[in-house]
Amino acid sequence: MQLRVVVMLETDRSLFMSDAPSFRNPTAHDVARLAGVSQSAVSRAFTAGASISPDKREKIIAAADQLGYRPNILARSLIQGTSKVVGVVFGQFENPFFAHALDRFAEEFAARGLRILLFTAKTNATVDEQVAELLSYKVSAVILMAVNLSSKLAAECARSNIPVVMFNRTTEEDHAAFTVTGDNAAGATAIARHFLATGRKRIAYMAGYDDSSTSRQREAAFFAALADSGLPPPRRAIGHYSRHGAIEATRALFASASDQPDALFCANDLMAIAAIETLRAEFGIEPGAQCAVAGFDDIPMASWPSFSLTTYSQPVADMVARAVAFIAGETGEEQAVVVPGKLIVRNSA
Amino acid sequence: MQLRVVVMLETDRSLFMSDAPSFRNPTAHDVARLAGVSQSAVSRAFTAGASISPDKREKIIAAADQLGYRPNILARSLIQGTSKVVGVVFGQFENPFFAHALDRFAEEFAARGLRILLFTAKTNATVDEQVAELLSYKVSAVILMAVNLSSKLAAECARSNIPVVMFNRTTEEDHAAFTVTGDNAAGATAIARHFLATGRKRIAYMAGYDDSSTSRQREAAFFAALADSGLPPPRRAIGHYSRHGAIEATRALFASASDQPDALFCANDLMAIAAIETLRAEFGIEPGAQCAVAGFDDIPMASWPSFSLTTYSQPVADMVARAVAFIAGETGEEQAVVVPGKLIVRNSA
DNA sequence: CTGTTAGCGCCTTCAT
DNA sequence: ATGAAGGCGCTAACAG
Repeated sequence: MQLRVVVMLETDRSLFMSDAPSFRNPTAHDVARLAGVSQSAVSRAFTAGASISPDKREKIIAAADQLGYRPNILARSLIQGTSKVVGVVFGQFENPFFAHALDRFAEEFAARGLRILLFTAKTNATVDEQVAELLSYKVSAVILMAVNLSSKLAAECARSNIPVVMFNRTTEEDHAAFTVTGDNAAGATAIARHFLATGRKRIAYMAGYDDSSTSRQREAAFFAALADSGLPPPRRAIGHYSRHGAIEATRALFASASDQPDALFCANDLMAIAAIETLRAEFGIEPGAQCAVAGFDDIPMASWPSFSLTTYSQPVADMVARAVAFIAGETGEEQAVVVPGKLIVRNSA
Repeated sequence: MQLRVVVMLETDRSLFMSDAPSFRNPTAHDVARLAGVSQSAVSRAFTAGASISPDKREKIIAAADQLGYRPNILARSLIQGTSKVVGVVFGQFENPFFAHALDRFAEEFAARGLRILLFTAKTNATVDEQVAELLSYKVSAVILMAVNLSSKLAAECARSNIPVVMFNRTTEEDHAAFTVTGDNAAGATAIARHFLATGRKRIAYMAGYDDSSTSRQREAAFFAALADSGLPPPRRAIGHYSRHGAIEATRALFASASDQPDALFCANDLMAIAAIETLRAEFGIEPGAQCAVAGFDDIPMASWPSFSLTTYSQPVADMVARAVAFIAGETGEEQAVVVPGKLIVRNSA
């Protein structure tokens, strides 16, 4: 009978444990008690550059190890009013350009002891909520990748002294957001000149989104360069920066068999690659000769032999480095950084 | 003269603001004072399901809006001992399979009010430090994507009652980590049978890492299926799950012109696609006829016409859903979930 | 339903 | 260099 009771107790206990955390993590007090010092000594032992004698520190560290103690970053951040966390709002998982950029950010931040709190926003509409939530985490900076922020929330960030970085987007409004982009104007102009120099006449443009500053800037420069040479405005379609959208856009642009473009500039590489495949598979057109195709970004895939895409490069690592330098306060007064790239001519154009 | 003084004051103020956060964010106390209620009432107004009268709540919300107040999540988490944050340790940005999985996780978590704290670990060696740091953020769960955790840290997580999920990896050790994988054995067997059924004789295998459970399981099943049919063990090379590594591995496997494989199974699609391109570009081999190439994952790119890769699918969305269900405590006792996929036959094999 | 009272775990003056 | 004491902003029992 007694045995049965014991078993039941054990069962109860394990059930309880799986529901609620019955185990309390050790605190600085626990460590202090074990090491025979004050709690503030423990705090100092874990704070770089605090004044504490080496032997005392060692004793504390030993006690901490024994207990499995780690400082609670939440409590620390609460006091200091800021956390070593950067909020990143990310949208485009499909595009390797941004995946790569996120990778670079992670690395640069890690080197500075910063962590990434990741938020996703498929549309600009949801960005505001995400950023609002970020603020309540007391992040030390906000990075917006491929999305825009309303000026209202930008103002809120500014008021809380949280730097905002827009990566690969600019903004016309004068709220204080730091922007880093590639050289959209120079790139689009270079592509246009390349098309003209190789005798292209019936030129088309595939936009990303109409409300993307990046796409608009590339389009404006591209159209301007062509107009300078007396060409009519290119035919135009919207690919939504996605593969699917780009396939549809390509079909639309090449639908009329009697009047197909002989050159196509896509607002990014992802769409350009989709266009290349669509031209091959559905129109029997091999990009390069009959029709030139160019992109923007120079993602790794652009150099793959299957695509050999002519494009204008955006140096991701540099762009990220500039953004991080700004956040770390290592930069001057600039607000809109434009990182130059270069025209990469391959076989597609 | 007075004007000049004002200007100087403004300058001083802005300099000061850029150095330290002179602006104190409004707290629940501030809101309480403005709304003429107690501070706990403010807390209740922002807590779903707390007992507070609708009109009082409205008054509080209005005051909060006026002040730009948002609850400090750090303080809340400090009390509750856990944050609505999930730690994700991520390694493979190059592989769209994981990018897609991360995307799915972000979406599923967002639907449950969970956030992602992102850590990167290029090697298994660094995973432990990352997870240790995660613990001090009081995350409510840890997800390991394509990396392994030492049993020491797994034990620490268990002691803190933090569920650990290994995504696309399993572990032989019996520490309590929940694992989700595709059906590595069934997939590799299906590929082997497909090779055999189409008369392949000189079969090769490209591994990921030797210490990756995923790669080892696929290899074991693949080798076993071939051995069942009396074939000798395949030639073998290691591609490190990267494009670069896969190109090198392909070169090694096909170096001897007199004895090239007539079938190649790669431990993932990313490597298989690299192999296809290398065969075309460097060996003049068009995958499908002369040499079959198969992968594993069924990433979107596998279906692109340029590759048309035969592969075994891993249903990312399902896998992620299972992992999230476990974290949310909606699942039973299972520890090692295997999500079945299916053989996708395209042109490459 | 509401206000009061204690803390959550830690950092940071302030004395010593 | 060290300990004591007072919060950081909020939630969670308590009474009423």
